[in-house]
Amino acid sequence: MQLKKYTDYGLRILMYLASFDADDKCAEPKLATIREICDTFDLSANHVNKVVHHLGRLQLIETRRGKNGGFLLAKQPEDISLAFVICQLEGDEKWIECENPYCVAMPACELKGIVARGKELFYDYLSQYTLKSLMVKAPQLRQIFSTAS
Amino acid sequence: MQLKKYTDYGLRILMYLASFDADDKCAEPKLATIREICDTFDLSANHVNKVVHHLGRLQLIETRRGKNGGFLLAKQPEDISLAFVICQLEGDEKWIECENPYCVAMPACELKGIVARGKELFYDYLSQYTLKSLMVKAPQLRQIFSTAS
DNA sequence: TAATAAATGCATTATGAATGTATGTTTGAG
DNA sequence: CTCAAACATACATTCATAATGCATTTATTA
Repeated sequence: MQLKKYTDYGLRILMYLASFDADDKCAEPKLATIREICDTFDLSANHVNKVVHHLGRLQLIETRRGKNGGFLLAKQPEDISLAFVICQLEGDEKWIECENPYCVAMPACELKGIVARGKELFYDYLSQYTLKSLMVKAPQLRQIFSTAS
Repeated sequence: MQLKKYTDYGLRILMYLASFDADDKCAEPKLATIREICDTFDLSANHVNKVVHHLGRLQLIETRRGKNGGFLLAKQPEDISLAFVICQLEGDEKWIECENPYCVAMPACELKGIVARGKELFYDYLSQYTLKSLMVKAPQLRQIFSTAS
């Protein structure tokens, strides 16, 4: 029971983007590239590729192809809910499986409801937080990201 | 992100035991066997084997070897916390991995704390419930278990 | 038009859960 | 005392799927 790296990578990408989002509100914010993310976090280009694409489809980032392309946040950090990001990237399957294969206890089983409610509480809690909540130490993150590679 | 079948099986085994626990409080309660569980739920004997053993080590059930052996609840259903069972069977690893491989953002990352707290809330919620909470429809369960196989 | 960057599809690897097989150990019945 | 029934234990194997890798396509812009 653990979040997928896929989801984790998505969150890191968003944090990375948010970290230099704050730099200068006037100027067109800098674009990040997949290569840059991979260098910074030491990740597989391919996996990041897919996550970036997914974040794009979710309209959380804007992606730009071609020379000088890359991607940037499509929303303000405070408008990007952690619950949404995690739920979407992780997929929101049930945490316990009663059918497929079918469990005979199904018709009289209280467990599925309890676990489902627990899952809801987890996401309800996450929905209190946004990408901005992850940027409390933005300067330190900026520093880390700029020196890492 | 899903509970393991291993955990699921553990809960089913406990429900099965609890279902005929209530039958007759005076008589020595009936012992269940691994074969019986497998027949009822249509599960692999080996996996069940391991879960039963694990439940025994956790002192949630008492196991008896040899002829006429089997296992039975070692505690009252109301004293068996779902949070405990699930946490123990599932293993209580972190839901997000920051080290191994190490993430550069670690020192300044707020995410790990948020996810960890969310996990806590999930288990806090589960700790409101016990095996007895799963036996609301005990008669129906008894009927299902007695006819299934 | 060439270089750069994301988009896409498919193949491969790695990991861990889920099974399978075999054997040991304990216990009770006859 | 012996046999059969039941859990205990160890190891091997299969399976699912996440995680990668590779190759090509498409879009953009200098």
